[in-house]
Amino acid sequence: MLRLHDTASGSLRLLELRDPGRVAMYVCGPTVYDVPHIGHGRFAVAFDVLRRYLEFSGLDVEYVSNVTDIDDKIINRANVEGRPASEVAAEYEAAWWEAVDALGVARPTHSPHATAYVKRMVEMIAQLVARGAAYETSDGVYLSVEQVEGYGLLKRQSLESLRPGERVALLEEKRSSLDFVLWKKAKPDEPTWDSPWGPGRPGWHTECVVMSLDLLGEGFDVHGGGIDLAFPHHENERAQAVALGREFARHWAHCGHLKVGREKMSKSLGNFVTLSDLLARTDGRAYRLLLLQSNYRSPVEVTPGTIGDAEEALARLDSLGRRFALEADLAGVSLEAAKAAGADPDALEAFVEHMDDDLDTPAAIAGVFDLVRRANALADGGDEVSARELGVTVAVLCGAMGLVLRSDEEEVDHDAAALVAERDAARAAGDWARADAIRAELQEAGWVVEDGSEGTRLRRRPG
RNA sequence: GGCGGCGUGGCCGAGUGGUUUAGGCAGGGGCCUGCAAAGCCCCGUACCCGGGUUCGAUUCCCGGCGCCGCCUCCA
Repeated sequence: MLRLHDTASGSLRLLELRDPGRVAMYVCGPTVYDVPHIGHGRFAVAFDVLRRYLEFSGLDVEYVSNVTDIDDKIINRANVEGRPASEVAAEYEAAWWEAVDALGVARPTHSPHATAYVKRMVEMIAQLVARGAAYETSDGVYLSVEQVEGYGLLKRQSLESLRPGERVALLEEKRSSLDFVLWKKAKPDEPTWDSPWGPGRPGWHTECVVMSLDLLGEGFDVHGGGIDLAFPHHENERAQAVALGREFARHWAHCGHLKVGREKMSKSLGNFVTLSDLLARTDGRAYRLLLLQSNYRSPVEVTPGTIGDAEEALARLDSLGRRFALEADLAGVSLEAAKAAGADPDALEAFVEHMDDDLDTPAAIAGVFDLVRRANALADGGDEVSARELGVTVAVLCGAMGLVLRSDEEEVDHDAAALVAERDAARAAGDWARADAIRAELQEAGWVVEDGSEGTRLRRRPG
């Protein structure tokens, strides 16, 4: 069984499920106020890998990931652009799904929207007020963190050592500087919902508590997100659940950030790259492979260089996929099905061992490349049957991490196809000068030219 | 100021108290090929600095130096 790092305990913990055979996981999704950047892609891929591995293991996974479609940033953008916040949210939500689809991220089982849950959020806030855990101020309703036992668990730091106001101005009316807003009273030009405290809208930390408990129930298995969400966002979610006396997530998983150059990537630093930028110039699978080559909790350096390396590595995997014509379906099989399909038992066992160790995808990928080498060597030696078994294993293991290999030849345009035909004719006639000239022309056009037994074959040069 | 993390061969990035070793990319040599490409074989002997523990440390401890992140709505 999987041992997964748990932020609350700061250690690896066996993932013990609430319901045997079923995993209930919740991952904080995007606030849709702008196009997604590559950092969003990382968390989406990281938890997609977790999900796929659990499914590969034969577990039934219910994966909930929300869309925050009401928020200050959305409202600001809407006001600046002179259109409704709902329209802004809809536009960027569409961009979100387009991007994660391109990354090969499986859609969540449910993707609840904050705006659809406002009524329930109001009910929950009212309960918190009734229990004396929340109080009203002139601008909203706040949760009193001093009422919450163990507040700061996910931060793993004493509250006294925090520096409130270090980055954000404090509000005088708050009882504690750490108290956070549950309900924001309406300001001009904002979308509003009714509440016992007047028109307004919910605070960010409230939606995930309500939606996760509603869709997954108390004591769901895993709650995940980017490491920056551990505190305060997840801490504050937890605080609300604790204040309500409800059991919340059993396990907290957080993925690391990206480095672009030496620094953290963030919009405020202006060094972010959008996913659409990335996907326009490279295969989303190359990005996934780059991420898989380091642990999900480690920082990953994303530069043209590291992306280029990953593209080359992916090309190696794709070459294998084509060599053995490995069906794309192999990417979706479970461990049991893989055994039945003749995948290499030792390799499967090693894979499970690595992945069970806090999703050690770097080791798993290393194992995959070892299989690639062995498969090619066997095939070179003429043992096609054994070779293909290892090839199948590669496809299965890559698939368990969400990486689907190319098995088909690439689409070749008419011009290139004509050149291929001409080159084959030239080669048949022994006209090497002509054959080489055509090859140069094809390479110029971005093709990698390979001469096989069936003649000239083309594939796109990565990058 | 507090808390946490990191510093590995040309680059990225795992890992480990000592034996044969991550892996990818790049590079060199060879096989294959008309020549290539792809593939295969071989090749680098790395672990910030200074102490300490130890028979032995890149790995453990202490102290530096450097870098990074978090400390109220950034994945």
